[in-house]
Amino acid sequence: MPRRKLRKYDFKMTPQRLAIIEYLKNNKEHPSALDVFRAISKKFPTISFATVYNTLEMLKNKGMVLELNIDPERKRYDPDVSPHHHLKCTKCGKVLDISMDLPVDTAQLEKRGFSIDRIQVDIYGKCPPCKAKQKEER
Amino acid sequence: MPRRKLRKYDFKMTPQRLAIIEYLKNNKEHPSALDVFRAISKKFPTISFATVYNTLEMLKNKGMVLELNIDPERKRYDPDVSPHHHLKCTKCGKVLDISMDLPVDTAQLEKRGFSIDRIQVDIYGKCPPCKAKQKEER
DNA sequence: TTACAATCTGTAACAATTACTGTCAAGTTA
DNA sequence: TAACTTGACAGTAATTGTTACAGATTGTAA
Repeated sequence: MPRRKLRKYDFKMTPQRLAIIEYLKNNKEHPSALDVFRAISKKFPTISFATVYNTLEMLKNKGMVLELNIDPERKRYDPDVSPHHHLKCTKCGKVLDISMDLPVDTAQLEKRGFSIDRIQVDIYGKCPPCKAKQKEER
Repeated sequence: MPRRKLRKYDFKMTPQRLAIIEYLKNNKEHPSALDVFRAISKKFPTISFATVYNTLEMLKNKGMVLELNIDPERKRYDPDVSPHHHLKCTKCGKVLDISMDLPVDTAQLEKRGFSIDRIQVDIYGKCPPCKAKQKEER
């Protein structure tokens, strides 16, 4: 039983961290560190890039965000840690969520001596708007 | 270089390019540009990093190698362009091939307006040797 | 208050990659 | 053949995303 009050988080909350968490919450854009920095800068003009990186690292270690490697140019962050996949549009560069069943036989891999932490399915192609635009161009 | 060689490939063959292609052929290590540079430097001590990057870019565009994003620290290159997946060991850092059926319903995505170029399945975990080593440590 | 630890900002350092420049060799044309 | 053109080369500078570090600041507890 907690002596005083329930700790809402298991880390020290600060205005900067709160702002980053709020920004990420329900964010479907898969923002990069730069995106986060720019957004938070509006409210906290003095925030440092280091704080953004430190906070993202911390949230990743706490399992509160996922670090995506789908974009080779920069890391992207996803507040949705439930299993789903991603598509990066090779035209507009956007990263979209793809919810689709993908039965991966992890048991088979475990049997072969691997241990599995995480599976990331990255699809490269064109999003519907870009595909449509491409069609009318021809 | 003899003209025959020029016909064999649809690009100009040079000793440097040949060496890189030979190095990659049947290479299962998923080497980075630095790995390629170091290996080729033994035979061609004056080779430039730019040549390595240019050649890898060219081979990628010709569909002769795949550029992998599984390792966020550096790009890696795979001469095996047939469909297969990869596992990056979080302990030793090696990237291993995983051949496993993973039925992705691309038709469903196409129906939803996407166009699919490539699907990359990246697994993060431990390779059998590292998993075994970890066990005996405890 | 004082002490301490954690977080902050600002900036330097770093590493991977890309861009640029001048040189050279091979191929092409007159 | 000679003059021109092309493309690959080495060498290096520039760029970019990320990490590391130093000192200032904040919050908490004794």
